[in-house]
Amino acid sequence: MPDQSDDRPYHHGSLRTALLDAAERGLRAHGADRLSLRDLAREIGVSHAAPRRHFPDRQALLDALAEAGFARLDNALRSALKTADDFPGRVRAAATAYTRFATENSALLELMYTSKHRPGASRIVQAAEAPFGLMNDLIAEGQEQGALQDGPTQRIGVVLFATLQGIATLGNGNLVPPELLDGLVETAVEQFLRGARP
Amino acid sequence: MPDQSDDRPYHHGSLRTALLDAAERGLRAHGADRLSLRDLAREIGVSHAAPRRHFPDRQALLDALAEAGFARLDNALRSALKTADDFPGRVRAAATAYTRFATENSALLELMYTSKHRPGASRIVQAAEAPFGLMNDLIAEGQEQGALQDGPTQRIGVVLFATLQGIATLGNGNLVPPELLDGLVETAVEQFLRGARP
DNA sequence: GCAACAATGTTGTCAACGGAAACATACTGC
DNA sequence: GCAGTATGTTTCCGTTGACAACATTGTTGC
Repeated sequence: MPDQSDDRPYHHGSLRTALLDAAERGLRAHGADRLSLRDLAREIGVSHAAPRRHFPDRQALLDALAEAGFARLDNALRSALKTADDFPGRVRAAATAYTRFATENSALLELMYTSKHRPGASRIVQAAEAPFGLMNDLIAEGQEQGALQDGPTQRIGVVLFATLQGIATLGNGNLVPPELLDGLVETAVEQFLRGARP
Repeated sequence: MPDQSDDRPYHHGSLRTALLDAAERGLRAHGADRLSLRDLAREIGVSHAAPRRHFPDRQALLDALAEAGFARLDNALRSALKTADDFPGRVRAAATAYTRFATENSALLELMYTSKHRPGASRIVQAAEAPFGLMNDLIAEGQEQGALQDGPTQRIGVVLFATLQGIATLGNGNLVPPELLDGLVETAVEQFLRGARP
């Protein structure tokens, strides 16, 4: 009994995009655990097996979400970096942009950081390199200007990156009230600039 | 057809403990996602509905794991703090102990930080206060000794805590090779002690 | 134009899971 | 030695991810 009585075409046309969109909404609303392929299919109005043509299994969909997440993060950081010229200002801008992204997309962020060590996640690792490189360049910039001590750029940058990530984690876990996050980022940047100067 | 042909007693006797043990092994081996109550029951040798007497649902088991995790983390930090007397040494010891715990129990740690904002997780929040208080006390100690600037103890301490947590996250996500983690922690502690001194 | 062929969507099926109810067995206090 | 409770078993249900077989549409070579 085919209940496809409406005039919906047999082919959706952009199922993949529709799936990703719906998945991101679901991710935001209920978390990755309760993201169900069948739910998404229902919401979009296709059969329960249709998503399989675009994502061979559930994890593939989650991986695609993570990959897109890194691209969006990269964008957010890039546009934040444009808002300031001096080095401390640029660090501050990047730091607040990162934690804002991380708290506004907490479930997505978790996905981005945990889908990676699975085999075959090379696309994700590659996508992650863009925002990471951005932070690295920022540190190198500080070193050239003499605002930061010389030494392994990556090691210094990763510490800053880790601090921001940690602050976001604590915020997302409600271990730190959200209204304190901005101040925390401020403190972290200050301490970083003091602790890593020549 | 009851296949309970062996002499296994009707009552297991310590199912709850056995479940938690098996669950922790499963967590370590396959992650929280693929932790199945029925699998655990099978492994232990009880019926699939037996765990329900001890954990009303799956999440309750995960919560119990998280709670136990905080207690173990507290222990690890406590014994690490005993290994050094001077303030910088104690910070270093606590920092390496934390990241070691976090990388050796990555799936558990994730559980500890994400099971918390669920309603009715007051037991977990309470369990989390022990290790958090420990870190806070450490910072206060540094302030009393004049090694750290005065000001809101918590804010200063949280930044350090966040940094360690972030380093662990990056390590667990394979975004930083494991062999670099120790050096990263070292750098982070150094920068912290420099950046937060009076 | 049209005949393969590829791409995309549908239907039907399966095993596994979490959850729940009804029942069985063991323990405990009295 | 018995009543009440704690713990475990059986049986069932609805949902899910995965898979295979089939249907429809789009595309491409000729």
